[in-house]
Amino acid sequence: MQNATGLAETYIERWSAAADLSGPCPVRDVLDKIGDKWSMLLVMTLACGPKRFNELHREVPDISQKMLTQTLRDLQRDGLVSRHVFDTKPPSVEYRLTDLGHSLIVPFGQLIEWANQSMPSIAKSRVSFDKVA
Amino acid sequence: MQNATGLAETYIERWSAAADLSGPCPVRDVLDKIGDKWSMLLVMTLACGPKRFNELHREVPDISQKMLTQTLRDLQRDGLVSRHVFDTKPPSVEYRLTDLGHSLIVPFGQLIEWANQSMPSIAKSRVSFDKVA
DNA sequence: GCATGCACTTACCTCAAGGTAATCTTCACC
DNA sequence: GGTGAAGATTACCTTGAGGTAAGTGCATGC
Repeated sequence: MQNATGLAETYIERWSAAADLSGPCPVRDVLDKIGDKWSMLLVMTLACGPKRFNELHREVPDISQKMLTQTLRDLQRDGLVSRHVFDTKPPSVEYRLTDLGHSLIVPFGQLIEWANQSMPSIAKSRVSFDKVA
Repeated sequence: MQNATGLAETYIERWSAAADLSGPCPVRDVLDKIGDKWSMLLVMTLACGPKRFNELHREVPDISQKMLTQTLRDLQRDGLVSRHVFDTKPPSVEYRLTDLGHSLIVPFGQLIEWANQSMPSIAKSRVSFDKVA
């Protein structure tokens, strides 16, 4: 395995190639997704198994119905989540991660890991930075 | 190494533990950072080596001066980037990734990799989704 | 016959991220 | 003395993500 600098160069190369200095960039595109307020929370919640609409709403209490509907539709549009309607009475709807959705969990997990590990350093850095300013 | 579902459960466990159902969550915190429009672009640009202010501006042409200053200050506050003023005439300022900043490159790189690999599937999914709707 | 749960949709409003453009200071060059 | 580059800061404005609240259609339970 390469060291961090080597990796960085590889990635920045691909980034540049992808960005191509203008035009739509797949990375920016994905960042927009994962950067929004709810997508990743829902993906992580669905990672444990399929869930119904109101089940999701109960497990993520601070999301509004509107945002739940909207985020699920976006995730479905991107093929990360699939929607299954069961013709029961009343009809119930189940959401589950697709294979593509599952495949996001590993790289995204790395980032969570990084976040958890780095939080103390970041917090410390902020305190000392704010003290000076 | 565990499979994706196993990993998912591990991560969602930690996510929940960290989020604690309310209060500031380190993951949300980090997502806010990497989710913004410029932070990660700058980190990846700096990954290749230290850069001066206007050098960065030239390499990332579509960022405004205001956002460049602001994003750099935020990155500095979080300890991902360090700022070095050289007392030349005119004084020049160099920005470079800290060790913490470098450590972000690996997990973030995984995500870029995922994005690049998944882009075709996502694009296809969007087309067929939009066709129906 | 009324309330309640499910799975949404719609209209309206707010707030903050980010863009634009002007301004500042110091130095060097011509 | 005027121009231009470096490294910003400031005021103003626009846009859109997301919140709030209400309504919808259907079915079961009391």
